[in-house]
Amino acid sequence: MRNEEVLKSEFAPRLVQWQRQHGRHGLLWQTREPYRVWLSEIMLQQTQVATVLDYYPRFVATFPDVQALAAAEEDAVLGLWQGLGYYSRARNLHKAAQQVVNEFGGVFPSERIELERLCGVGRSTAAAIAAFCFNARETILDGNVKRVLCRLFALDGDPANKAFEAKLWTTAEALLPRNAADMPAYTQGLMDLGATVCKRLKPVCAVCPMNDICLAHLQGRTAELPRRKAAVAVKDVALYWLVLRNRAGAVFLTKRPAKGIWGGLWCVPCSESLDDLYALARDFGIQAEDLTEGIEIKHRLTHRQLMILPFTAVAGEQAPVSARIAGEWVAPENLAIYGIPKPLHSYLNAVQNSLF
DNA sequence: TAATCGTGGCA
DNA sequence: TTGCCAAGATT
Repeated sequence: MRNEEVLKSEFAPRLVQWQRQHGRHGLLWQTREPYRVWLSEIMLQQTQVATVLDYYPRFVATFPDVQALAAAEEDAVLGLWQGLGYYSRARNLHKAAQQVVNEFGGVFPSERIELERLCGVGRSTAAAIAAFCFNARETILDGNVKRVLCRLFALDGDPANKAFEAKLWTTAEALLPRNAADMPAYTQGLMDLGATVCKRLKPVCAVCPMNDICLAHLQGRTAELPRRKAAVAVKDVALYWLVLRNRAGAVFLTKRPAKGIWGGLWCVPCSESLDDLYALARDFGIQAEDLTEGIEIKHRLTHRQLMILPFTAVAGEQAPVSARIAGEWVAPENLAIYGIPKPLHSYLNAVQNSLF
């Protein structure tokens, strides 16, 4: 294992130097301010950089600091998060801001363990904040780092195996630079290398600073490492939407429960059962024969294939809303301030455009 | 602990 | 169209 010793002593110095020369430097969230780093890390979970570039500036402009975020309404936070996905991140972000204000005196803790107490902040995110903002010698372990490590050491473990996951953490820790001052560049380098060189498809090994010590490259196995995760079963789900408009053109929305898909967002009344949908309609004084069936919308999630069928109707001036359906009539011009599921947002836009 | 949670990009 | 996954965390 002589090669591994060389690898461990060479990796950090090479990565730090490479990051400074060839890494990414213009990203908006590359700062040492914990609030901004934290916000970016949450937004970037399972989300591509290009997507976050759309959301981050608006979010910071609206909530410039953790106090402003803590004082906000949850709906205002979800409204800015609309379309970004994984909405529990937004709800946890809001809670965590209140934790920072109420439990940490408005100041982010500097240690990884303390940061992990914040809602929505796991080990890797906590390590990123600690490393970027406080030079802490803590390692991140995201998809980029896992891929780099699996190739560097030719590790072909099962990604779903917990022992293998633990081995990756241990391996990553053993590679940390000696000098704590290098932690920001090192941490950024881990992500940059994985994102721009050691890519999942078509890695650019020719320009990789590790290509002479990377076992997968030396063995010609970069295409097969890391091992693929077991495919998740995609279930077909039928979803029926009750799209009600009053005479003023407002649409009826209800706030979804925190658990489950689109948790906390605002949506039209809906059900996976058509009979349930008819019952919901009757709560508004509308019979099944008064509903107009729309065109099916296909919406694919990671683990669900949704087939959404909208039913529309015009509700009376004084729609007798049942007490069991809490909600609001929202005028088209006010939709923007509500967090709305992507397919509903698209649907309402399409309907609106077809009317004018 | 394995399942759950969104949306978009790419091949 | 489909598979796979992206700066993962939670339950």
